[in-house]
Formats: sequence, structure tokens, C-alpha cells
Amino acid sequence: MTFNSVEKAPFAITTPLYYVNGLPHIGSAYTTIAADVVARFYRLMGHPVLMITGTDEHGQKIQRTAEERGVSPQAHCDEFVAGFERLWDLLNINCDRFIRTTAPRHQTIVNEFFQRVWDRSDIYQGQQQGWYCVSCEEFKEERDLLSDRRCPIHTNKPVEWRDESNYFFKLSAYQEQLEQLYAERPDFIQPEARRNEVLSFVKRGLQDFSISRINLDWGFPVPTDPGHTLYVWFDALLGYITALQDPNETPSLERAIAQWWPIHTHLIGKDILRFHAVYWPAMLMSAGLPLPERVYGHGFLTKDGQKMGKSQGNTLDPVDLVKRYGADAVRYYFMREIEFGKDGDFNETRFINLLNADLANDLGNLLNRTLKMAGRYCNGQVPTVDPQTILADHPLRAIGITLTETVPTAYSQLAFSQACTAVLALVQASNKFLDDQAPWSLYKQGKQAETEVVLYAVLESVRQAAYLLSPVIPSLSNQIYAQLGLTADFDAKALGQVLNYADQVRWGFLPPGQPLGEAQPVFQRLELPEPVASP
RNA sequence: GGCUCAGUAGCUCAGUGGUAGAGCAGGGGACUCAUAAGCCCUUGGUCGCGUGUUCAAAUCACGCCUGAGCCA
Repeated sequence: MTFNSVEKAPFAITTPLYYVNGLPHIGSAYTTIAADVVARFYRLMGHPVLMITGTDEHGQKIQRTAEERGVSPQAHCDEFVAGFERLWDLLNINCDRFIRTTAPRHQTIVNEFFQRVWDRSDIYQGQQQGWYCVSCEEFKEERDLLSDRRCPIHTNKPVEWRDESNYFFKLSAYQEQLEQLYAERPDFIQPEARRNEVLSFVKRGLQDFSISRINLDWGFPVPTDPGHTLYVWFDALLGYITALQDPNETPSLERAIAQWWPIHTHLIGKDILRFHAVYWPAMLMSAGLPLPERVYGHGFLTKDGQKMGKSQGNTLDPVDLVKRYGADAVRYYFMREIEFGKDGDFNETRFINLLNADLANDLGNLLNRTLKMAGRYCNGQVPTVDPQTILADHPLRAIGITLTETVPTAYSQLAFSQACTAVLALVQASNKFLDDQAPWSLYKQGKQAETEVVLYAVLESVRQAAYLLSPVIPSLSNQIYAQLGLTADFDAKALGQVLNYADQVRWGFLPPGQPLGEAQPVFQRLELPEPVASP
């Protein structure tokens, strides 16, 4: 069977470019895991994939934090960026581009983009005055402030009065075009609840927004007026474009958008929805660029039902979590347990129960018990059964067939939980099938052929499950394939070219007679934490 | 204040007019290939509250309560 990835559409997906004021928190990890899972699934299907993440490094907040720490802004960023890169490494995030907004090539893209919008007469100079929260990097309405003029989000820092000349982007000019966009492409903003928010926001009428600041050194100068500094939206958002171009090429907007534009999916937290669903498409319209396919604003995480926050003292450290439980465990929990798009909770007992039930007891033990039997009853080889003699109405094969429909749909709709539960249904059915057929009894009765048919069907089902779950639990899938005697590297970027998707999802890929690997538990059961004695 | 979404078993959720469901957790049983795993059985809910429409409401309408969020 020939296979040509060129036939498949390029797929580019982004996480937000995280602000490097501190180390990455669990929410950033959540978004990045999700993006990685989608990217891995598209690679599996053989699409050319570009997964983008990165950091937003400009702005007064970073400048001041660096000053407080007595280091240069760049040194500050370098230090924290290393923390992000390390966490992505620990979580087995397979990103293709890591873009930093302080990269010199980014400035070229920003300037070119600015020029396009400028030439379109969508940028003008105006005056802006009001209370400014440096932490938000935003002007605030007086009525929104707490007593003694504190920002409701950053309660520890008073806002500052600013009266300054700014450059503005003519967002108001795009009111109609945006409304038309939302009407023509109902899937542009997801999920539905988030879309409603944007619609009602836009309906009230759009106002132009400021794209520059004065008294700010840490950022790119406005090309037409170097006394002003470009502000987050005409800097950070454009990082998505800069990231598209090979870092070794001479940077140019034209070439940056040549291969991967438009980006298919922007994954974001719901807090920055407006900027991605309103400002960003309007900016792209102004610059004459095609629009992304969808913007998906996922929910927030809570811990034990409580909102997480430094001030509440109940943060969940992603580095600590992944070090204690491993990347696959963390990835699986967040993808399987939380309905993407809705808010979700982290609870350690729930975490351990879920992982033990799904990965250790159901999936891991299924492989282990079946391999041990194959070792004993079939000489450590895949049973020599012609897979096609196992008919389509076989209880396991039948489920496998439905998965080839439901799982790709779920992944492409970012319904990770559905993808996981669908695959686990095959695993659970396989455990039941083993008990129903009792190959250990068949073998003792000398029914060798029957024994082999049963074991083949289960091993093949485990293989399918491992393959379809590989975007979520790549290391486990690697181990499972190795124990099945197959060669696969689910971390490979060229995965879709090495393993043909159509072959892999078809029943019977597991070659009869092939030597099996050694049976080793792929996921050890986790211990519940000691109950804390309450006073 | 206006608007959006949610409220179903201890937990996470499915169910959008016709006898209340799944997974996990809890309890019991039979088995033994297996990571004291798996399999079978089982406890558990006046479906947030109220009124209405209907032969029939978790499901539709209206009101209210609670939670989350949006309103630059």
C-alpha cells in the first residue's frame, strides 16, 4: 500500500504564548498537553503537523519583575523560559516550534504585519487616559476598581494614572465582517458557550483598541514612531505567524505564511478568548490574511473543587506532579477525566483511582495476563491464526471497527474524554471476553486452536487500543507495542509516514507467528496517599 | 444590574416527552491466565426548588435558589 503524506492537509495548532512572569502553572500544562495530543493524533493520521508553543516576553510587568530581581529583562526571560522548556520535556510534549517574542526574527514579522495594517489606514494615533493596571497591562474603568484603586484581579498592586498618546487599531471598522464571520462559520469559536459570550460582546458594538504604550522600553518600537512601544496584541499574537517559518530562513511575512497558514486550531484558556476570537481575526482581515479554522477556549482547573491561586495557597505544581506520577499518568488524567471545554477538577484520590482502574487494572493487566498466556500456550509467539478468519461480528473486532469511526471524530473535535472512554470500552470488553472464553481452561482441555484464536483476538485488541491511545499515552503505547514484538516509536515526528494509519487501524495488523516481547507491567498501580489525620 | 452555561447515585458525567443510566468508589460471590488485577451480582437518586402544559416531564414553559463565567 502506498502512502503519501502530501495528500493530507497541513495541520498547524497553537497553544498561547505564555507570559514568562513566573514558572509555568498547571493551567499552561493543561493547554499544552491538549495541543500535543491533537498534534500527535494528526501525525498519526499522516498529516504534516506543526505544533507551536512559546513565550510572550515583552511588557512592563516583565520589565519591572526583572528590575525587582536585579537582572536584565532578557536574562529574566531566559531563566524562566528554561523552566517552560523543561516542563514540556518532562510532559513529553512533542512541539515543532517554540517561539519567543524576543526572537530577532519576530521583530521582522511584526514590522511587516504592522506595515500592512498601517497601509490599510487601520492604525491611528489617539489619546488614552485612565487607570492602568501594570499586571493586567490594561486600562481599567474606575467603576471596576476596588476601594483605594486596586485592580480586582491584582489586588496587591494599586493601579496607576496614565494620560498618554497611543496608537489604536480600528477594530470598530470590522464589526460587520466579524459578525458575518461568526454567522457563516458557527464552528469558528468553540465550545458553544464561549461562542455565545463572544457574540453578545460583539453585538454591543466594538471599540478601537490601543496597540502601543509609551514609557515602556521592553518591547518593539512602533515602526512609524519609535517613541512608542508596541503592546501585546501587535506583538504576542503575531508570534503565531513568526513561529510558522523555519528559524533558519531569512524572516519574511510572505514566506512565514507560505506553508502552514492558515493555522487550523488556536487552543487557549477561556480568559484570553476575546483577543483570539475578536481582535485577532480583525487584525488578520486588515492585513489581508486568511483566518484560522477555529479558536477553542477550554475551561479552567480547580483543585479539590477550589479555585487555584497563589493567594489561596493551593496551587498544583506541574513539575512535582509529573515527577511523582510520570508524564503518561498526568496526560491521561487531564484528557480522560475532564470534559475539554468545561472546567475540571484535580483531586489526588480521584487521580489515583482513575489511573489504577484504567491504565493499571484494565489496560496494563490485560496485556500482561494475555502475554503470559501466549508465552505459555503459544511458545511466546503471536498465535498463528489468520486474522481474517475472525469475522467482523466477533465481539472484539466489532468494537474495533466502530472505534475507527468514533475515535478520529472525537480527537478532531477535541473530545479527548470521549476518545479515551471509547478505547477503554474495547479494553474492558477484552477482559470480559477472556473470562468468558477462559483460554486457560481451553488449553488444559487440549483445545489448542481455540486457545490461539482467543488470544490472538485479545492481543490484536490491545494493539489497537495502544495505537489509538498513543496521542495521550505515547510512552505506554511504545511499551505495549514493544511487548507485542512490534517496532514503533510513537514519539517520532514522521510517525504517520512510518506507520500507515489505514494499516494500523485495520483488524489483523498483528503478524501471526511473530515473537512476542517479555511481559512486564507497563503501568504500576499507584498507592493512595496516607489519609491525613485530622485534628 | 443585563446576558450565557451548569445543577441527575459518594465522585465524574450520559440521558432533551413514554418504567431513572454508565464509569469510578462501596458491599457480596464464583474463578485463577494476570499488576491481591479481571469477571459476575449488588447497595445507592422524591433528576436544585416551585408552579404550569400534557394521558405522560429529568426532558417543554414560567418563576425562584445555588455555582461558574462574560459585560473592553
